[in-house]
Amino acid sequence: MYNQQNFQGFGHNAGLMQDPNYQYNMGGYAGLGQPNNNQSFYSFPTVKSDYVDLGFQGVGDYSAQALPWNQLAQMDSIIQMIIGDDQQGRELMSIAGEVKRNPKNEIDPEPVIKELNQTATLNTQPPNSMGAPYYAPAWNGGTYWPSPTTNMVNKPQASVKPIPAQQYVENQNSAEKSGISSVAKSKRSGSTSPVHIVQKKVTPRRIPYKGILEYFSDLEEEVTTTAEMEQFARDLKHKRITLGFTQADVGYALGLFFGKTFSQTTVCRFESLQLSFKNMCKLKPLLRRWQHEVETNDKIHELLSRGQISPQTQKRKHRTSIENNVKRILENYFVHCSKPGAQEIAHIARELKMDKDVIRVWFCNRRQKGKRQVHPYLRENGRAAYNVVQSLSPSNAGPFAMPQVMATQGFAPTSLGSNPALYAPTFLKSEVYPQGMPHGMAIANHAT
DNA sequence: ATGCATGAGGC
DNA sequence: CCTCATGCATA
Repeated sequence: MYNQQNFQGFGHNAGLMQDPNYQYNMGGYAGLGQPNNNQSFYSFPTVKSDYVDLGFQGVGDYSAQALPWNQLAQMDSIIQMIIGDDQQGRELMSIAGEVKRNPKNEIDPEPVIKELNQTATLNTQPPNSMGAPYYAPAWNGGTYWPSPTTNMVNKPQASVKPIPAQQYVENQNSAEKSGISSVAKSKRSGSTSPVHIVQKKVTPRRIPYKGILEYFSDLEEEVTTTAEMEQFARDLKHKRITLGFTQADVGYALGLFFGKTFSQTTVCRFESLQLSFKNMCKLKPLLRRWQHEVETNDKIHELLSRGQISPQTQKRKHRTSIENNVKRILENYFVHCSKPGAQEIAHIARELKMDKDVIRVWFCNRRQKGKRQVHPYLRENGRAAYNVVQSLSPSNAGPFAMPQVMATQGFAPTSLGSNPALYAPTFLKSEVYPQGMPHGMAIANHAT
């Protein structure tokens, strides 16, 4: 299992300080002793995995390497043993078989999905799987994370239509009888909230990678508020941990269900709301499916926890480690100019004696990070003891917040709203290099 | 959990 | 060149 309880000791330099609320992801996992810090949403119980020891290494262990495929093949009989020989068992076997033949990310989902969707024992038909109406995507001004004014307040949106998911509700009701279905609950509560329409109906296509999710986009006509999304993420994580699954397990399971695995990283980011809202919305139905399966099918656990994502054979470029003082410089620059042109990038790279691409990518990533910032103050559970008014002040923007000038540069205004530029747009060396020049760095004249 | 990276798709 | 979704590699 994870051994990340030590992680909390990490120092982050001020400019890159991560959202302290993200720390809720760390302590307390598997009851390994580190008490949850006060940001924890849950007090997770000690997790005792309910795996049967079948002699395989790394069950549910993220650090474990992928099982060799031949080894995985040996699992057939074991899976059979676990899941039995009933109808449901055969379904599972067939799923496992599909995946076995295609261990990589690119799986033709059709056979698997057919199996799943036609099996009442395995799944509840997702909402709107039969002729759901088409809802055009409706973003509020291009902002992925909706502003508090449109989402934290009960402000009805004219374009919103009711959730046409009667069947879903019915199915969820039956699911709830047998256990917790926070999903359904949040769904219900959400029906009175302002919503985002986040899924559109797409003609099924079979495209190995990108198209796969669209292939299932009619799985669900999703309507989600930020509050619901946060709730869903919490529920998902809670469920996952309670059942003893790792984030990697979940990512793998999505591969079983949808033919496309996701990494531990992505699941992690989903749980901690570090994806764009749009991205969250896209993944939500898939994760809901996972949640539903583990809630209603106790035999599926073994199968879902044993998969390991095949390692990529292709080597990627070594990860550059940017020194802290350099990061500070970049951060400072970023505040003034989040989107430097090629010239500027070249200049910065020269100054810092770094690869242009590294700088460019850094800015790309920094921008992306700014966009996926979740304002902790807006979290419903109110762990962060700020009042909303206070949080709406620009000075209280989260550590990843975009510079205010971004609002005029085509970036989505954050929930903090647009703000006047607070500084001159010119690039002042003294501000860019507040700590002094890095070693060996020449001072060049540079005008934006 | 997160930093740096890749690659598809889009102007 | 960018954005965006995504993940390897690493702290």
